[in-house]
Amino acid sequence: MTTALSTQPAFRRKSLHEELTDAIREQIVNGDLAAGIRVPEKDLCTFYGVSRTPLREALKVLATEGLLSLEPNRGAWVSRITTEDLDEVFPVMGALEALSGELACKHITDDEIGRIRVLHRQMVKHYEKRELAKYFQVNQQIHEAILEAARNETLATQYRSLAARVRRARYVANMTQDRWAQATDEHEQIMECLETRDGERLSVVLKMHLEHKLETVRQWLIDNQSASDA
Amino acid sequence: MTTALSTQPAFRRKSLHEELTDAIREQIVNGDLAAGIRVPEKDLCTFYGVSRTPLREALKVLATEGLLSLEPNRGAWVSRITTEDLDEVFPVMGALEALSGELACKHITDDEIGRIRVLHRQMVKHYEKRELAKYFQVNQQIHEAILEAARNETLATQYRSLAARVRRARYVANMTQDRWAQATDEHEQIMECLETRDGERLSVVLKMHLEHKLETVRQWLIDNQSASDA
DNA sequence: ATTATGAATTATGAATGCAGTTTAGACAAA
DNA sequence: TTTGTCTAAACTGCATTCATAATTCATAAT
Repeated sequence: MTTALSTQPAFRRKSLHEELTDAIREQIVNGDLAAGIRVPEKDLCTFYGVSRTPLREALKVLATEGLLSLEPNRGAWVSRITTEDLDEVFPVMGALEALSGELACKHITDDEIGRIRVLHRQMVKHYEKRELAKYFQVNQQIHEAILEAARNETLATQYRSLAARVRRARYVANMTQDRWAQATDEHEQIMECLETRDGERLSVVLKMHLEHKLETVRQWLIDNQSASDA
Repeated sequence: MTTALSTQPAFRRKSLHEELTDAIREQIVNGDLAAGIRVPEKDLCTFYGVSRTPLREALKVLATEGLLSLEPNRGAWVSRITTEDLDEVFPVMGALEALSGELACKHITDDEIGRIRVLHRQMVKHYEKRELAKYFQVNQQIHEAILEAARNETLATQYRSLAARVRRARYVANMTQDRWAQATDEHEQIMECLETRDGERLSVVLKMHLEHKLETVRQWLIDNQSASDA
C-alpha cells in the first residue's frame, strides 16, 4: 500500500477530556487555581458543566504532568512549589535548554533568526519602557522560538512540561532593576550566538541565563511564602 | 496534636487505575504488547477483569507518557518507535544523563560508590561469560544507581520516562562483540569518574556512552523493521 | 475547655448503560 | 479487479449509578 497522503489525520476533533485537560492546566499555570488548594471533582464538574468521568481522566493526566497531586480516596490538590522543587526543576530545565540552544544553532534558518531578531528588538523596547508584562510575554516567545528551531518535539514537550510547573511562580513580578538589566544583556548574547550559530556558547549562555532566573524565582518564592504564612 | 505516628500514611493502597497503569506500562516496555498494535479497551478489561472506567484513566496516563497514542473515537495504539523517534529521544536522554553524572559526583557517598563498584564487577563477569541478559540487567542497575545518587527526583522521573520509551527496542539482543567490548570499557571509565568524583568528565563519558548506544539501537531497529515488513 | 466517639454527610472509586462514531462486510456499479 | 454505497456490528465517549472511604458535626466524656 502506497499513498501520497500521510497516515496521520490532519485534523482531529478534540474530545472532552482533552479540552478539560488543557483548560484546567491553563487555570493552574495562570494561578486561577492557586497552589496548595484542594480541587474537589464536583466543583470542577459544575464549573465546566461536565460529568465526572471525563474530568477524572483529565485529572489523572495533569497529575502525571506534576501540576496536581492525587491521593487515593482523598482527592486532588494543586501541587505546591517549594524552593526544593525549584532547585530540582531548574537544573533539568537548564540541561534541556542548553541542548535546545545547541540543536537550534544546527537547524535554524536565516528566516527564523530574523524573526527572533524582531522579537528581540521588541523585547528591548519593552525593557526600556519598563513594560514588564509585555517584556515577559515576548521573552517567552523568544525562548519558544529557539525551542522550535531545535527541531526536536520530545525535547520541546519535556521542556514545556517543566516550564509550566514553575511558571506559576510569577517571578517577573518582582524582578529588580539590576536583574532586569542583566537578563536583557544576556538576551543580547543569546541573539549574538544565534546569529553566529555558535551552539556551544549559546548552550552555556542559556544555562547561565536560567541559573540567574532561578535565583529570582527563589527569592520571589521565599518572599511570597513568608507573606502567605503571616 | 502530637502523636508517635507519622501523619504521612506509611502505606497507601494503590487505586485500581494506578495499578493498571503500572501493569500495562510493564506490558508495553516488555514487548508483551508489541509496538503498533491496536489496544481495544474491551480486551484489556477482560484481561485484567476490570471495568472500563479505571482502565481508560490508565490509558490517558500512558498516552501522556508517550507509550500509547490515542485517537478520538478510534481507540489506542502502542506507539511505534521509528529511527526518527530515536534520533529525538537519545539527545534528550544524553543531556539528562550528563546532568545526572554531574550531580551524582557532587552528592554520591563512598558507600554508594562501593555498591556501584560491586555491580560493576558483576557486570564485567557477565561480560566475560557472555551472559547478555544478566549483563543488561546489572547494567541498568548501575545507571539507575547513578541516577539515584544525583538526588533529583524530577531528573529521575524524566529520564525513566524516556528510557521506557526506547527500552522496547531490545538493542542488547544484537550487540556485536566489538560494541560490547567498547561498552564495557566505557563503563570502566564511568567507574573511574565516580571514584575520582570527576563530574565534568563523567557527563562527557555518559553522553558518549549513550551516543554509541543510539547507534546500536538504530541498527537493531533498521534490521528489525525491514524484517517485519517482509 | 478540650478531647474523644459515632452517626450523618460528602467525596471519591469503580461499574453500568446509553448515545454517537467508526469499522467491517455484503453487495452493486464502473 | 476496483470503487462506491449501505447496513450491522463493534467500539469509544460520556453520563449515571452504586459502593466505599473520608470528612464533618453533634454529642459525650474527661
